Amino acid sequence: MTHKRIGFCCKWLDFPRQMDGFKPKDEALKLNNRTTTVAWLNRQERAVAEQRLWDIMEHNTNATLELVKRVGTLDPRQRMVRLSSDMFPVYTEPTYSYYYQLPDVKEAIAKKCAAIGETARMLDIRVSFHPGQFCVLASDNETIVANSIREFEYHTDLARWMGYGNSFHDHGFKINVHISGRKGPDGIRAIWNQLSTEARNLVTIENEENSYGLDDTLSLADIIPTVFDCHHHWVKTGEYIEPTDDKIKRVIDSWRGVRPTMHYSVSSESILVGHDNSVRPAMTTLLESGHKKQKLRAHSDFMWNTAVNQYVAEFWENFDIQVESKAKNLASTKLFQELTNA
DNA sequence: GAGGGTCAAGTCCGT
DNA sequence: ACGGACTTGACCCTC
Repeated sequence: MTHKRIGFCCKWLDFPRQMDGFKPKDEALKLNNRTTTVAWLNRQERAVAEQRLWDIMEHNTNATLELVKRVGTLDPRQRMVRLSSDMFPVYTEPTYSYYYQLPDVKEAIAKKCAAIGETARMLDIRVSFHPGQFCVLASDNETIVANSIREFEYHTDLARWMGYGNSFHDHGFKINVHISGRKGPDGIRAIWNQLSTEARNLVTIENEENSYGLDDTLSLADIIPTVFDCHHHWVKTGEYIEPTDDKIKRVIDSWRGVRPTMHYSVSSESILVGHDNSVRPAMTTLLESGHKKQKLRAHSDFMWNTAVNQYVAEFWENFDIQVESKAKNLASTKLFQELTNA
């Protein structure tokens, strides 16, 4: 995992209209996950619920494998993808977690996940996970912490089945979370020993827009690498931090020789209607003209601002760039073409 | 097919 | 207090 990459997150789109959801006949459904809800499962007979979980498990593992194969057809510098967290719905939900412990089910998913990991390594694809907003390891509520550890270990189970986690961020793999909880960095340290070895090998922490910024994530650099999110940093501080800044050097160091990943998103084009796309959005100016910080957080469809693209390009030498945008691979491919003049 | 209601879970900001 | 944003909107049901 040494050369530079630009990747995307969680879903494969064939057309921009699919940003608003897929239609029943869309081919891309074969590359994307299905899901279900606890409420729906609860309304069914147990056999029906179990059958649905089995069907979704088969669909999602197949879809993830197909997604990885598809990413493998891209330029080597585009072979990076974040995998969706909802591979196995309700895995950590107390009523249904038993299902995934059934021997037949466990054996099937272990085999399916192994194939996904082997294929990703064979095709030289950098993969990762990003647990959602409910994974709050540093919460001040011990029940939430316990649930969050379970949620994190679910992602670790997936990674382990896929063949990752035996050493520090092997193959560049990461399971990235926010600090989120009110206990902050100390809360992360407090639960460190409750995480499995593989979890400790794979966790990364991302700077946030509101509570915990780069200084906070870097305070954990002795145990956890920082995923630098330039949009979060901009929303929090208004700064386009320089790639040569000492903090960025410390981010790189926190990865201990593994090539770092950064996140790239930009304010939604629907919020900044009419904004000059060759000029970087300026926080002070935007706030003075009545924009709200919270609205500026929202992600764009595409990486529409060439000036910010050029700014991010300066990081590419040292960072793989994970694009977070509504248009998914369509946006990351367009950015890739822009930065490589392809 | 379109449209509206529903969905396991945390935290913050703005009103 | 509550909706919306983040995260990753999708699915069920009715018409």
